[in-house]
Amino acid sequence: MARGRVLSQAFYARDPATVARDLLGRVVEADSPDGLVAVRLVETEAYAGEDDPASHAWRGPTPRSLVMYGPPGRSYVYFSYGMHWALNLVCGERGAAAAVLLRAGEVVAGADVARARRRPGTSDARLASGPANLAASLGLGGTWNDLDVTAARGQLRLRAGSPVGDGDVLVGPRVGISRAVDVPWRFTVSGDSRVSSPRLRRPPA
DNA sequence: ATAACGATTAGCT
DNA sequence: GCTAATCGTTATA
Repeated sequence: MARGRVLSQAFYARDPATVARDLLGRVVEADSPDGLVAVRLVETEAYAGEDDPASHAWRGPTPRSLVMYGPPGRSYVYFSYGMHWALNLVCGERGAAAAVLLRAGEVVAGADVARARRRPGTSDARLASGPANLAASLGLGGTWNDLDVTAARGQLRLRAGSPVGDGDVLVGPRVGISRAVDVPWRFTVSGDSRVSSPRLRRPPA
């Protein structure tokens, strides 16, 4: 399967909602000793910087959020609820502290490796459905934070894949947060079984 | 105290 | 198949 070339830094240096929208259909690849896993993205979520009460950058730079203040095109991996890892991509201009959370996707390579990282009996459709499931399938952990995802030979990278047309994109409110819930910054590929909540609509033309 | 969550369970369609 | 409710577990502020 042709997954295309690695996305450049310019791809990420745009506002987070634009990047989140444009990431649908793209492919994230992670290299680990036990194998490569690639996931085609079907659900993403944008986080603005210090203006966004739902962002980890809301109260300014902290040891955890510092990565988001760096250049776009790097990974922001954080640990949540005592057990989960989640993967974001830093975007916007340097210092904007914006990011896109990768929420769900379809495993398109290394399904056996991904399956071995999940609970026995997990269906293929659920392998990378949900931010922590996606991160688990890719084998991510704390050491994957602050990596350059624009490096063709990097451990973690994004490939061009097949961009999704506007007719196949739905937008809706973000989920799993308690503040600024109503901002429509969650993007999904319409009709994809890996997306759960139906509270989505067509983006305004 | 709270959290950008997922697994499980219970109950319904 | 679906939704709602509950809980586990620890970094962060």
